[in-house]
Amino acid sequence: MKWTKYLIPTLKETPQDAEAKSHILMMRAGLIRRLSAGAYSYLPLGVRVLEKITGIIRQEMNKQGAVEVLLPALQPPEIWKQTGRYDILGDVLIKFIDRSKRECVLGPTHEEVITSLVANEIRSYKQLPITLYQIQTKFRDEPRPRFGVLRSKEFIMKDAYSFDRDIAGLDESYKKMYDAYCAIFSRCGLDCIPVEADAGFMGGDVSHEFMVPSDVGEDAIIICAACKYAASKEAAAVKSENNEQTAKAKGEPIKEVKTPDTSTIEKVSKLLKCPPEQMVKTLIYKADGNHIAALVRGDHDVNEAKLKRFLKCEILELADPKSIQDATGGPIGFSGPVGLKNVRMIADNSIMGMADFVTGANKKDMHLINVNLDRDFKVQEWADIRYITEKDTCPKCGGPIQLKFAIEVGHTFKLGTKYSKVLNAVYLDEKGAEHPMIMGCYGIGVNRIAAAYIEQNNDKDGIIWPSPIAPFKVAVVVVNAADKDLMAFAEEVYKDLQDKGIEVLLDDREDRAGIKFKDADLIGFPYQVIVSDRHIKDRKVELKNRRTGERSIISKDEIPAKIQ
RNA sequence: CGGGGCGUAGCGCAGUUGGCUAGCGCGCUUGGUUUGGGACCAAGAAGCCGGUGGUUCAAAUCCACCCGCCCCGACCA
Repeated sequence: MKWTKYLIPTLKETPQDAEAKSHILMMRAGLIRRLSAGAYSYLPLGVRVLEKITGIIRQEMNKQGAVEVLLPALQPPEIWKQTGRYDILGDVLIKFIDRSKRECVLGPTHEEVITSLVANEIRSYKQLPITLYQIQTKFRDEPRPRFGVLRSKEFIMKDAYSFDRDIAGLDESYKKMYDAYCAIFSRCGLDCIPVEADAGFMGGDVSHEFMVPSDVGEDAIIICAACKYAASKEAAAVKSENNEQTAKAKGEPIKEVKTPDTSTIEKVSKLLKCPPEQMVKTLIYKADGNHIAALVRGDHDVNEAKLKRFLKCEILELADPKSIQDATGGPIGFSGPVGLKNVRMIADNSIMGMADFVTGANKKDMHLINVNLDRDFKVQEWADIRYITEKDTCPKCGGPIQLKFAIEVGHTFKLGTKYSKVLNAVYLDEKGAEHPMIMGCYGIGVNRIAAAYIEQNNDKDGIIWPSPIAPFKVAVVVVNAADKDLMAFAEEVYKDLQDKGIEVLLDDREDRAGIKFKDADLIGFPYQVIVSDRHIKDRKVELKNRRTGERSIISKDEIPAKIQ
């Protein structure tokens, strides 16, 4: 490919609306352009990167025996209502009315569609197991699209779905996908950590997220340096030892104190000169419409995923001020467990060992001090409902843990029968008995791989691509394209590489050398072959390695061997 | 959805105490000189100053409403 016949609009300056490194560089290198918030056009170089990535994905999926399909993005709402996700997804699901006044939705993921398809087409145990996958555009009306293509409303996803006869089969299918994922991310050059994860709205028990550590990551993960245990912050269990405290009650009576305008832990803590870990935070939630109170230590945060799992509810949301008033008798910010009636109360394990703590009094501008368990209120349900912190220890080995931010590039789930049961995806066994299929699902954010890679691999000059996902492996840079002899030699070098199956871009622009070097560095081709009058007399070229900056003067025939 | 910021040529920006024909750099077109790390000279083209309404003799500039974009938070596979 020749530069002048392509479309590579590089930018010299940082676009004003880009902040994240990958976003800036993808814009500057001419890979993408924004159409509207969360929707991006891919320009030729961007498309080539995506194709490289999807090529690797296809190879690894096929290698594990998965079979490619292509499902519609345009879907009827009925299947979503059948599984209950029409409501669970809420505004994230993009809906509209078509010309015949029927409602349509745009697929945010495809469990419903694939399960309906399989329910119709697969009947016998002989057809199982099967794993189907597709690479397709997904639509999610994200409340806040961010960081270019890292979080967009429209994005490309590879999604796979496995169907098995039993749990053992699922375990096997799951393992295959897990292995494929590790291979894919490693081939794409990503430093990626698989972590135990929460299944979220997908449902199911076992789940892994594939995380790329980065400052712009929106997910937090914990890592244990000692035993290599890694988990998402959402999923990480808190070891019970971390909750042990030796506090003994002094026997002081419970007392109401006036605490005006202190609806937050920080304010109360400051006013009463009491550390947050000496306080109990009471949050009122609505779980499928019922009020519940969640109690955690003042310095901890409620992990809604854990709470949701404990309650086994579909929709969990913080109660609004009015219903808090109704449930507790006090305004928002002053809730407490003492005297709380008709509200189910779940307390985090860490409260068990506390004594003489501070809580809200369920009255405006009032808190209670010297509060003690059992004496002042009783807790029926104890659970691990808080987020792990860096002060906690590894849930596996008890060693110190580290919190890191990361970009989620892949997520796998063992779904079980959640979808097959409702959508009637069943098979007949050898004896003619009917069973629901056991499902797994597996997603990869294709554009996210590109962006996450750039987040990890750039320098002051631009992107540093690895050969497997670079838009072109080599750029042939002619220092003076107006010079006929130079250009003729460059064409020769270019054709030669092309004939040898090497993906090469010839920068035939009649611009000054500096501009062309800068652009080559910015886009980040792994290798630059520089054709100049310095070496043409010996019929030699200069080879530059983008990552190392290493240069060598070689003949054109030596290039293929040098760029392995 | 709450808080903050921004919107002037393709890109980056200045102009915003109301005042003449809206400017600078880059890019683009033409001609010339240059040619190894974002050259130079000359001549050009390119703007509903985000939109609507208002105040005024006069609005990019003041006021109101709306739209769009970015960041923080909430939310999120």
